[in-house]
Amino acid sequence: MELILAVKRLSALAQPARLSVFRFLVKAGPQGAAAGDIARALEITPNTLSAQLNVLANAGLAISRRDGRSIIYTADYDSMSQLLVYLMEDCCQGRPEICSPLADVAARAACCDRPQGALS
Amino acid sequence: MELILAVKRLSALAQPARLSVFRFLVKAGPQGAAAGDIARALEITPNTLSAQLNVLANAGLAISRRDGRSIIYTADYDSMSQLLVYLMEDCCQGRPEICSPLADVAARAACCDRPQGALS
DNA sequence: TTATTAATTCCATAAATTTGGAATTATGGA
DNA sequence: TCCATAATTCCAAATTTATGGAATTAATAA
Repeated sequence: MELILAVKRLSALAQPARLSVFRFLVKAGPQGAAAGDIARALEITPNTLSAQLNVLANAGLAISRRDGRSIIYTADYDSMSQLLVYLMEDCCQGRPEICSPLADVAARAACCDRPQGALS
Repeated sequence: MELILAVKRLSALAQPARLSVFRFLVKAGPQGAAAGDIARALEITPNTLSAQLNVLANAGLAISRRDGRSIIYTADYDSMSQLLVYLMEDCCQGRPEICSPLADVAARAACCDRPQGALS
């Protein structure tokens, strides 16, 4: 990942309404949520939300598809993990004592591969 | 972590110069780097850098200490991992197929606990 | 004390972002 | 076709952010 792309994604997330929207999408999972439902749930006017969704989509953090009159948005998990990897890069230098907090992050992310709550 | 604090930290990282500085500090490790050295390395004027470092420090992502005439900055690994955890929260829902890319992130972060390059 | 180096704060300009009202486009039902 | 709903785009005002020149504070050496 390039610096500029990382900045674009971080900028997209660095705004209260947009971070709320992104987390809403993350929680919504692969089936996503319609723009109107997001607007109602988070109490954002439709035109403002549209602008915000556009920023997220442009940064590659959200994906849209039409379903009838609605447009459904989903979070892009791939892009998010690219960004996380970029932020973590070169943090360890092979020295566990430097960034042990990040090992905890890893343990939490590992929820997908293990029974819930089992931190190794 | 609160939404507003997460936004503050994301905003601090969402700027090319500051993201460069943060990554520079991450790579510098616990001994950190003097403001002047950062300015020279990244070719940022001292007063502008000072403002940027202030934003990072205010967001809790950098810590400063004086050493003689110099002020040494270090990355705060704890704050960074808090932020990463916040971004990952509720992404898995116990369904591995949803966020398998995040499992890869976990594997990389796990470099601290394993021989380099050994992704399980 | 005086000079030098390191870093910061002050300040003003330039640039970018956020927001919502109004108008517009797209879909589906009567 | 005509109407209602869903979402978007356009636009302009208000706010926020970034930048660097100049002055200031802090530490050390002569």
